[in-house]
Amino acid sequence: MASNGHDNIPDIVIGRLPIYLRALNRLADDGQEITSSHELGQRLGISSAQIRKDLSHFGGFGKQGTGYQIEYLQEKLRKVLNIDREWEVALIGVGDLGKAIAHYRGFADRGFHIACLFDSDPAKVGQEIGDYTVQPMAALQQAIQDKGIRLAMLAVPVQHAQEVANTLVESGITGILNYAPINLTVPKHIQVQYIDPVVGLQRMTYYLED
Amino acid sequence: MASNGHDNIPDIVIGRLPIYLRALNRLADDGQEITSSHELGQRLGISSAQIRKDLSHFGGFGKQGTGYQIEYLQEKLRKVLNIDREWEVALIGVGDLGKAIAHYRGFADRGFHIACLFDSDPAKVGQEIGDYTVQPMAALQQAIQDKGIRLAMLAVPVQHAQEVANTLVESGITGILNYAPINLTVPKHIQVQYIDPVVGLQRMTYYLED
DNA sequence: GAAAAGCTGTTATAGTTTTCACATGAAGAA
DNA sequence: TTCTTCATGTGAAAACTATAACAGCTTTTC
Repeated sequence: MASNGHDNIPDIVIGRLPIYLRALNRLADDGQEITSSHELGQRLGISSAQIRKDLSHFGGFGKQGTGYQIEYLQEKLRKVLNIDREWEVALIGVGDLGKAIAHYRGFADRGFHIACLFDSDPAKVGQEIGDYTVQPMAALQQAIQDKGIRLAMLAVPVQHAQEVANTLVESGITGILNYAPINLTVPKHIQVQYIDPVVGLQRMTYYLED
Repeated sequence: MASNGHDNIPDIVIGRLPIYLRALNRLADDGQEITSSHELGQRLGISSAQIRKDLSHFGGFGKQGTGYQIEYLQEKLRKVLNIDREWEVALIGVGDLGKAIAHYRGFADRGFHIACLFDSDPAKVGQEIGDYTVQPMAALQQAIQDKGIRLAMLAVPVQHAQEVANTLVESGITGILNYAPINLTVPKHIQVQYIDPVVGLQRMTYYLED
């Protein structure tokens, strides 16, 4: 995983922070105010030691004898993850999947705002989805640069994914959430995360007896 | 990760096999017949040694001096992952997300067949989606048992996810692909995989300078 | 108010995963 | 044929990650 000016905190630790945050959100929803590494660990199937160790990379967020104040820990984790602000995201591809993404509340709820939509299909360009109008691919580079957008979600057919990814990189995007079932080749300062539900299913079938 | 009668092959290795398979699919689409651990590794950003070692857990699939025959390796990996057959999957929740899942071609293309749909909303029950009719939750247990379904995709609102998961487990489901942003608590013989795109985004923002 | 119980942060230890490096076999060139 | 090149599979070493264990601070109990 690419690393920039950051300290050398293992990427695997970073990957767990959003999971911790998600669990804290649930606890907070339930009205709970304090938790412990033990409780969190039980919920997540992770050892309490690991949680304490992960958090200790960023400072002491807890209190001996008491545990962690949930709201405070959420705040700290958001700060570490750089999500104590809103991020604008471009969405490329508004087929069934893209539309579902555009309508999904979970992004906005957690600070990711879909700020523009693009599709190469002339029949889709001009459609209104949510608050925005689908723009043609030709407008992509300009729009992204004008708005200073740095994150994109890629929901185009697999055949076009690499090509669109190249365009995104040229436009200044530095993080791509890729829904197409293909490994993208990108310069190493570009982050890519993959969403491929079939991978999840295949991983489970390995453990299923016939 | 739960492990059953299987050899003790690390779960992290199992997790990479679908990625290898996906890359092989792309190569095959391009008409290529042979590849090497080096080529695969370059595409995936993984060392060639790791690929060879991973594959070696399951036997020697390659040929020294030549590399791997793509079709043969695909076949072997499918066999290892238990996907040299079709799997039926239940889908619970047919909101925007569930509908997009139901329409997504990628599942059927890779051997996962959505065999029944459920929703608790009476307004949705009875709707036709794809080839199937949305059934009420009350019909879930019976339908899953009758069809012998073992995998489920969970696309219900986060508030109901744990409760529905409990029902699924009671019905005999042993693998859950969970789209709700919550960690499920399940007996340890149950597999769970999480699809939470926001986690992917949050993981990327960590590396973005302000 | 003293003792007990609870929980963090951290150092030391154990375990896992990745990389290295090379013996060995296959294919092609001379 | 013989030599060179290429690529696998694998044991050993290195790097990384997780667990265990405990000192020290907090809160609760009696």
